[in-house]
Order: sequence, then structure tokens, then C-alpha cells
Amino acid sequence: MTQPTMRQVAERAGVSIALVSLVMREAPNVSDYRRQLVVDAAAELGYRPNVLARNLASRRTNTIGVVLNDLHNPFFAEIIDGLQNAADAAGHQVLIGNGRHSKAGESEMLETFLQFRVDGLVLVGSTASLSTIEAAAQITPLVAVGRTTRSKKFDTVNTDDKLGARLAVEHLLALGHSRIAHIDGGSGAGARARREGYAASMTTVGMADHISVARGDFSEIGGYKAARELLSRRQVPTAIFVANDLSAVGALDRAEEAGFCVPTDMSIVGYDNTSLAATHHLSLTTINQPREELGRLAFQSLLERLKSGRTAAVHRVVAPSLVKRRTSGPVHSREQAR
Amino acid sequence: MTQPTMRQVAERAGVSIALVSLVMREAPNVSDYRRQLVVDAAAELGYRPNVLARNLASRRTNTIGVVLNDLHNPFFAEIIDGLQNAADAAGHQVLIGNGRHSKAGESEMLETFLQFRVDGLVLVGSTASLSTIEAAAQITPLVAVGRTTRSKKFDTVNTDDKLGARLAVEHLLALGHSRIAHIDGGSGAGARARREGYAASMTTVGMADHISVARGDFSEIGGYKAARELLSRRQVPTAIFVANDLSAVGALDRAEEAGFCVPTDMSIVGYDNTSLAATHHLSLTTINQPREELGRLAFQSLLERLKSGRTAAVHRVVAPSLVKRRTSGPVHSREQAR
DNA sequence: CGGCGAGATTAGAGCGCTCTAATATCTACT
DNA sequence: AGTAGATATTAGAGCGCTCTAATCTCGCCG
Repeated sequence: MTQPTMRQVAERAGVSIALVSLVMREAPNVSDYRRQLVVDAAAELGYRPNVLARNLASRRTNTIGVVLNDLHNPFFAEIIDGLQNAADAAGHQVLIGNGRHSKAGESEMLETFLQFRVDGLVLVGSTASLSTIEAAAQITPLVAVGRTTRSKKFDTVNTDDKLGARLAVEHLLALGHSRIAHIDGGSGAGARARREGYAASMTTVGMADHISVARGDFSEIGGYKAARELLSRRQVPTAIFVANDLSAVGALDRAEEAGFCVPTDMSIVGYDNTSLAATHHLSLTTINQPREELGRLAFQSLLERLKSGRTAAVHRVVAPSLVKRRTSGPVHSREQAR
Repeated sequence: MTQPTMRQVAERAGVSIALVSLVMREAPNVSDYRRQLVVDAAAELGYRPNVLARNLASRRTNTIGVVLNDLHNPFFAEIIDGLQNAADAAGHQVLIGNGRHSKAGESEMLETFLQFRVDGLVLVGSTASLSTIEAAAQITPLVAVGRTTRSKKFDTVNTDDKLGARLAVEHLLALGHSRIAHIDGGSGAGARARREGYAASMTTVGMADHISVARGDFSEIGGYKAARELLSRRQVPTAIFVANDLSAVGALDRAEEAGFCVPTDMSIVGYDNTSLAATHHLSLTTINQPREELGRLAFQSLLERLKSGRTAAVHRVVAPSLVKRRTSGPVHSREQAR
């Protein structure tokens, strides 16, 4: 159970420890002859470099830590996919830590990664306080994904949520809707920008008096409850723009339960374009966030700090797009007639 | 950007490095007076222990590695939840690596964790070869979740999938169905046991000639295609037991598309009881796997090997249960009459 | 044939910590 | 006061690797 070390490999190969080190790091200027000796000896012994020792000595870990808060949300999984592809290509390892929806859990995870001396840190959908994040950013390059807070200490990567909201509203307007309501994401990441985007778009087209927002929390049940409230208001909307897909599912539920036929009587548009929205069964019209790209850009930001030593914060924004599916349609004539 | 070390803390506090080490490890037999000196000095310097050095010196990492293959499947996320709760309670860190559906990716992740000298390894839904896993298990305690292969080298934690399949079949039988088909999970983890459980249950009740299996792959699209095939067979089933929830959604899609009304004309039962199945909108009847417990037991297995030095393999099995929802119902009279 | 320089190899000093063994300090008793 | 027996503290030798600087090799040139 005790693993062989370089020393043993060196002895077996009849060379110095330093040479073994060079071979392990695939350094140039090692003769093929000795390289082979070392490779063989290592194979025979089942030698495996000790990353701890290597990192300690080299003061680099070649590893970046990702702090996540919701393993259940496919949205995050796809960000990681993009991140990991980019990291792989650059020869970096990715380790994931679960903050588990709590600020305490998140900063604990942050601390763990700092203790591991990771080369960089990515926070996805973080709700940690600005000061916590800035403190960590002081120590190691850091980028936050999906956090609109601008800071000079760390980078961010975001979708233009205001634009996303506008796309949703304009889509519904084009279908003839005017009583367009919004179920928001409460204090969650990106909720505010989407809410503001919705309100701004409505105002722009002179429908400020149709603005109607119900509070949600990005969860399915939250969407359900918010929809229940909306549908019992005096002015029943003909369309609802919901702040994320999960909530949209809840809203859809409630609408159908209340006897509305979607999309005939009621159009619903979600946000994120998670795999959930794409299921045929749901086929939810939604706003796509380019998740893989978010992940890719996050890594790129880190790499820039790592390689070129950039220290000035960079804030990247990517564009969302509309994905039309089956939950949105032209406003019903009967409704229009009213 | 360069972090303070114990040496500096020791100097500032006017004590030895060893004493700082003791304080950091919360050792007993340190006077309150000096402890305070050290704690203060550390705080002033913003000292943070270097886990790499600590682990190198102590030959323990206090960290367990989890190799996952599908970040998108909520099923796995919940296993991690259970695992992490248990690990937390025992003061262990959990780091997650993504094998990304490929054997290569998986063994690369395995290698990474081994290089990190993690204290233990958990494989979730692994498809790596037995020899790969056994090789890793040779080096560090290892437990596989959802892998039915028995090995003397590592522990496993599983749901009793045969029983799960039986529960599904018996539920459908009780509703009056006889033409019960199965969409399997191909070569995925647990697929075989579910398939066999289905066949066995059908045989037991004398319906061996109604056995009808279509090949799936645990994906939504796989379920869709398999259902299309099943519904075009001469003997159209009145119920389908699908090997997991995701595929069940695909099957449901196809059934509705083909004009079947669920559950009036067609009952569908899934497997896993993921959050997907629980959405009101789907409300899928399914077989529950106690995911948190799977995670908890996995950690427990590891802990036993770590603490009590157990080396004999232990294979734990937990019981699944039926969750009735809206996609299963009594067989339609018209169907019965045929 | 001595000398030069590029390439190949190695010695050895850390990296920041833990841990054993030794030493110092402090009771409590005789 | 002297001492056994804790209890506190520390020196110093690693842990397994990297990296700089020094040394060794050898083909090649004048």
C-alpha cells in the first residue's frame, strides 16, 4: 500500500533522482537511452508521481477549483463542461467543490481550495458576500460566473440578462400579447437584471401599465405559487415570462391546473434553455444562455491572469438568444377581443 | 500574493514552529497563553495552512475523491449530497472529478486523485473496467456505487434493482396489465439487473410469453426510440416499465405523440425517482432509489476501511420502493376486452 | 591533440509542514 | 528542599519532489 518514490525508481534505473524528475516532467535534453531506463523502471515499480510533493516543491498545482452551489441544476453542469474542455486543452485539472446553497458551505469550500493552493478559482452562481470573494481573489486569480457585481479585484462572466429579458418580451409582443407578466427569481443570481430588462422592455413599447411581477425564487414550487397568484389577479395575463426554466415548469403546472391551455390560452417563456426545457414533453420556449461558452470564457479569464499576469479585472458578457418551442403562441382571438 | 508560512507565524508569536503546528492541529497540551499568541499572530498575518505540505508530511489528506460521470443527472447529485453530509460529519473533505462518460476520462480522473493521495475513492455510476478499478483499489480504499460487479478488492453499494423491477411489474399487474413491456438501459450500470428482474417477475406470474424488451441507453432520446419500436410491434403493450426516469420521459413523449393517452391507454413506470419524475407536470410513477442513503453508505464503507483497517470487501444493498404518481393507472376496459 | 561549448547528468538545498524524541517547566508529595 | 510524574515546548529529521548551479561527456575545430 505504500507507494514507490522517485528515489526507488532512480535506484532501479541506476540514475539520479533529478534525472527521474526530468523524465517525469518530460523535459528536453534527456537522452533516449536513460529516458527509457527510467520509464521502464517506473513502469515495473508502478510508480506514480506524488502531486502533493510536486506541487509543494514547484509552488504550482496546475489545478483550478470550481465552487458550485447546485449540483442538481443542469444549467451549472453545462458550464462545467465548457470549463473543463478548455482546461483540458490547456493541461489543467479541474476539481469541483460543492458549496451547497449556503454561504458557510461556500466559503468553507473556498478555504479548502485556497489551502490546496489551487492556481485559480471559479465561482459559479455564487451567493457569497463580495468581501469574501474579494478576499479570496487577493490570494489567487478568481472569476465569478453569473454574478453581476462588478469588482476591480476579480473577473466576471455573464449573460446579458437584460437583453435576454427583452428577447422574451419582444417575442411575446410579436405574438400579439400585451398582458405579459413576469415571475422573477427573487434575490438569486441574475434575477434582478432579468426583472429590470422585462420592465424596461415593457416600458419602451408603452406598456408600462401592464407590468406585473410576481415573486419567485428560481425553484419549481416558487414558480407554481407565483403563477397561482398571477392568475388570480384582476387582470389575468395572457403570457408569462419566467426567470428560469425550473420555475417555468412550476408556472406551467399551475396554468394547466387552472384550466388554461398552453399555448392557446396562455404563453409561457422560460430562461436558461436547460435540458429540462428541451425535453419533447415540455418543449418550453426559453432564452438560451450559452453555457459552454460561459465556462470557456471563465477559464480563459483565469488563464490570462495566470500566463500574462493580467491583474486588471475583466468583465465579459455574452449574448443570449431566443429558442422558440411549444409553450408560446399567438394570443387567442377571444382574449384579443376582450 | 505569497502566503505566510508557519515559520513567520512562529517568529511573530515568539514560539517554535512545532508549537504553531500543534495549535493549528488543535492539539491538547498547549497552554492557553501560547495558543492565544499563535492564534493572534496567525490572524494578523492572514496565515493559512498549506494543505500540500501538511498532507505530504502527515501522509494523510483527509480528503476523499468522487469520480462522477454525469453531472447532468440529478440522480448522482443526490448521492453526492448524502456522501457529503456523512463526510462532513466525520471531518473529511470531498472533491469531485468528472469522468465525462468516457472510460479514458474516468481513469484519468482516477489517476489524478491517486496522485493527490486521497484517503479514499468513490466511483459513482462508473463504467470503467474491472481491472482499472481493482488496480486503484489496490492503492487506496475504494467503493463503487451502482455497480453490481462483485469484487474482493473493493466495496460496493447498490440498490436491489431486481426487487425494484419486481415492484414496478407487480404494480402494473395489480392495475390489471398483462402486456407489460420493458425499455432497458443497454449496458449501463444497473440495466442488467432491472432487465432480469422484469423478466423474472413476468415469468413468475406466468406471463413469460408477454415479455417484450426494447433496447434503450438511459437517455431520453433512447427511450423515445425504444418506445417507437415497442408501439409498432404486433402486440402493443398496455404498460411500459422503463429502466430510468430520463428514458421514461422519452417514452412518454412517443406514446403521447402516437395518440396514446397516459395513463388511460398506456401506463408508464420509470426508475430512480429523480427530481424530474417529481415535477407536477410529469408526475411520473417510478421506483425510488434511496440516493442519500447510497451516498451515506458509500462513505461509511470507506470510513470502515480507514479507521478499523477493514480489508475484506463489503457489498451493501438497499431496498427500492414504489412511488405512485400519475402515469400509471388501471388498464383501460377497451384494452382488456380485446 | 588540447580546448571549447552544447548537451546530459547530478548534487544538494529547499518547499512548508508533521512527528518523534529530547528537553524544559510545572505541579504535588514526601 | 528534593524529586517523581505530569504537562509544555522545541530541535531536527524527514515527507517526495523541483530547481539551480555545478559537473561531466563528447564531438569538433584550430
